[in-house]
Amino acid sequence: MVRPRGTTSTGRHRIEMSLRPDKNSRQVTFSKRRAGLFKKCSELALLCGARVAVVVFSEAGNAFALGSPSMEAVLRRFDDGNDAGALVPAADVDDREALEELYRAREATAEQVASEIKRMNTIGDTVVKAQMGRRYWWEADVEALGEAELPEFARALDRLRANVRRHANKLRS
Amino acid sequence: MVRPRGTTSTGRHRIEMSLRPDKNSRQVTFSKRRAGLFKKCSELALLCGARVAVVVFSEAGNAFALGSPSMEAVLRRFDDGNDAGALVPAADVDDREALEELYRAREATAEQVASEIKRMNTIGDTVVKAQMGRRYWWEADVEALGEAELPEFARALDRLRANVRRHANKLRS
DNA sequence: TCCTATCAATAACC
DNA sequence: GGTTATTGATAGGA
Repeated sequence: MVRPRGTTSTGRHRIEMSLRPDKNSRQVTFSKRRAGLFKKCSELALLCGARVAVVVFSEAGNAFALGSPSMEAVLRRFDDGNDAGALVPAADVDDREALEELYRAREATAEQVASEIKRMNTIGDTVVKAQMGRRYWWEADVEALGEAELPEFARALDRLRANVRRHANKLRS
Repeated sequence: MVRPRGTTSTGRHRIEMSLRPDKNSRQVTFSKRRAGLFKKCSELALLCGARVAVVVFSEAGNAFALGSPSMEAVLRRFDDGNDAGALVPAADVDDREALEELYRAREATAEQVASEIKRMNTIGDTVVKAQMGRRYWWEADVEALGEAELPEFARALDRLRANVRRHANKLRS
């Protein structure tokens, strides 16, 4: 096995990956890691009954978002379109066995769900795609959050809301 | 190896884990998975130059939050308190080698950073700890997001802001 | 909490 | 976008 200088003995999420990854491989890494992260979120939500929301901005400024109930929505939609009776409605999220049933169903038809997920991600894209000047709501305030705590957090959300609304209007006009 | 009924042949994040995990093991699982998720977020941010924000609510309603710039803040604070000259300031996030240096430094002193992270998580806790009635902002709207798209997203953010502000006031009074 | 066996996430390559 | 080698994430148990 040939091993270029500056790489570790193997692949995977090792911190010291290539010392000078070109832009391309960095994008590939980002895409794969983001996919992995979203999967982890889904797992956490489904297996542990947790609520998860994530927002990720790539270096280029593209945005991707995922929320845990949205995944349930995807499952429900899939169930309705295929075999509505066989599977427990996603609303009953307290039953472990039901969740597992749903997850298996989803796994079995990952392809069918993929387009839904992609569509949802696209929504996140749309929010920022037109670039807000490369400064996003959490870019300056998370450190301050430690000192100002809740008021600052509320202000950050104000900024996010304003940005989203501005873009919503821009896109509609 | 003994394998109880209803479990897979192994551990790890297999989807079909125990069919009836008791409350305790479920909490353990949640904690472990959340830790793993946050680590993944840090890696995505550090390795790919991405911005990441996550919020996780456990089934019990406890909240945990992490933002990628906050991690840089932690690193910067650590750097200042230890060997300010040796490490590149966290602000220069574009230099891959600098990031790696920072990450290694952080790994070497994970304990020191842990308390900072814990403090930041506590902020997330505070936001919801007093319970908003167990219904959170993304609980109902993410599915609608697919149809209403941006306007609905903006409305969801409004609700979140209102909740946060309400609790900020409640906690301050 | 720590340990360990097992498998899944993923860096490199195609 | 698919394959593969390697290790990191983690379910279960002490």
